[in-house]
This record gives sequence, C-alpha cells and structure tokens, in this order.
Amino acid sequence: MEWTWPESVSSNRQRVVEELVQGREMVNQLQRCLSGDVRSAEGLVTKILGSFTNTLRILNGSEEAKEELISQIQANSPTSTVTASGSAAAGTDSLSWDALDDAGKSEDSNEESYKSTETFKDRRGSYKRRKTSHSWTKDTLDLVDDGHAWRKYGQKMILNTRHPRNYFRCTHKFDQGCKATKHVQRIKDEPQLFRTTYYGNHTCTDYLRAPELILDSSSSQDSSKNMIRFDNTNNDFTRKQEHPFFSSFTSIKKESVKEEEMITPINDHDHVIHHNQQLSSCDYLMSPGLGVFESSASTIAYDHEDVFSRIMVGYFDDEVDFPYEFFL
DNA sequence: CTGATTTGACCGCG
DNA sequence: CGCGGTCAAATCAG
Repeated sequence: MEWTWPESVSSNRQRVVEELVQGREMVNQLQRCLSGDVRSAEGLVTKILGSFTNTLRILNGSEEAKEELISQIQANSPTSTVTASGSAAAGTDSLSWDALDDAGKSEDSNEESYKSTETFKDRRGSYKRRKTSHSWTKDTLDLVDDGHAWRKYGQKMILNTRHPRNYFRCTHKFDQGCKATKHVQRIKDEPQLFRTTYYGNHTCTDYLRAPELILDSSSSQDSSKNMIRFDNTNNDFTRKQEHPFFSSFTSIKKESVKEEEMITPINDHDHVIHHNQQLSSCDYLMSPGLGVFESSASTIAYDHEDVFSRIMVGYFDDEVDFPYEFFL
C-alpha cells in the first residue's frame, strides 16, 4: 500500500532531505579533501555546518517535542563509553522491546545446577518462545532501518544501564567481509529512546537493499547540484520513504515509533575511512557528542549549533577517530 | 531446509 | 578478575 507524508511534513521533509543530501555530499568532498589540502576542507566544514544548522532549524521549528526529548535524554543519559547521545521522536508502544530487555536479565526460572566444570548442559539457544511473533531485531530494524542488513549476534547487560545492549554485525560479514557493526541500546523508557552506535563502514554491497546506482526515483531531492557519487552505501533518502527519522517524527505509519539516537563513531582503526560512512544511517539531526552529552544534563536543544560546530571542529581537526553522533 | 535469533560460554583487555 | 564484545549451539520462523 502506498503511504504518503502529511503535507506539513512533506514540505519540511523536502527541505530537510535537501539539506541533508547536501551535507552528506559535502562531507564526502571533505573526506577527499582531508587527504589533500586543508584549506578547502575548512571551507567545506563551514558549509556543512550551515547545512546541518538549517536542518536543525527546520526540524526544531516544526517539532517542539524534539527539544524536549533531547533534553530528556541528557538528563539521564548513561555513562556510555563512547559518547554523546541523541534523541528522536516519541513512540508509544512497546512490545518486543520489552522482551528484549527482559531477556537481558532473565534466566530466573529454575535453573538446574549446571556450571560444574565439565558436563553441564549448555543452554545456549534454549530460550522460550516469544509471545509476539516478532523478533526484537525485526521490529527494531523496521523502525530504525538504516538501509543495511544487520544480523544480531549478541546481547549483553552493560554496567550502570537498565537495558541490555544489542550487538549487530553486517549480514555480509562473511560473504563480503564487511566489517560494519553497530550497537543498539535502549537508554530511556518513557518515550523509548535508543542509542545506536555504529562502528566501521560498510564495505559490502547489498544488492537487495542498496542498489549501487541511485536511480533518480522521481524524488526531487538530490538536487544533484553537487553531483552525486555516493558509492554504494545505500541512499536512505531515495531508497526509503519511511525513514526512521521522519516516521518517528510524525509518528505516522507504524503504530508506534521508538525514538532512538545514534552515535556514529568511525573507529575501525586499522583502516582509513574510505569514503563516506556518511550520515546515511543516521540521517537527521546531528549533534556531536564527544562527551558533551555523555555526562549529563546541560542543554543541547537550543545549543545545537554551537555544540555541533564544536564537535565538528574537534572532529576534523583532531582525531578522526572520534565518534560523532546524530539524533534520530 | 535455510537463515535469523537467542543466550550462555568464551575471551581479550585494562 | 570484571566488563564488554563475540562466538556458536540450540531454537525459531518462513
């Protein structure tokens, strides 16, 4: 069935998309510049900042809730190791998400005394069947789909956090050697908020979900002003109309939208950041972290611009190993 | 049957 | 040694 954006939303969406697309392109250019002359890089940074700033304005202007969420998050953002945090729209339902969290601290129901030394039953995989036929991952990715195929490979409770962290690796880790990984952890209950941290870039080509060539799908976005040349790595905007961000934004479609925040570190030391790991997966609000949110409190909502530039600067000037994050 | 999830066991690092 | 990240056997889902 076809789904369309509410007018109010689509207009802004249009603008946001344009801004983000531009920003992404500039980041790509910047990446290339970084290996070259620094001057041009500086100019790009400025442009990028402007682009994202505009985006923020648009978004904040139309969505007041956003600010709230953002501040809320900070309020109780855990002491994550990485960095900042972001937020997104509000959701309502819960569902398999609960199952997820429970699973983390589960294992109560009578356990036999295994654990001896050698012959005890490995209970891996012996989990109870889910009530809902949905899987955590399924629901999650559906809402927070970032355009890539992920495979969950672990879940763990993290110290000082109330919810377990979920580990995902690119589905093509083996068939294509893609190193991309990401962690998703719920950091807030009320309006459910999730933090998604990306590690590494996708080196895979998901023929099913990310066509290599971006067909101009009628969309007007991609004002191609700056030419398009985003390699494979998906193109969220053109590919998915119900992008997480937007959908959560207006909570249209999908009965409930979870908020989620994303952090996107570019670690992957052993390798250079080859082309974009662009903001794709995170498409929307961007607000760098670097400990800014990390600790707690302090407002960001209206400080976006500042924070952002601060981060950007730090990011590009200093270590490139740093995580920058986006709000979703 | 094949591919994805679940979840305790492992493991490396600090 | 504890913690966070990953592995992989057991299950689930289509």
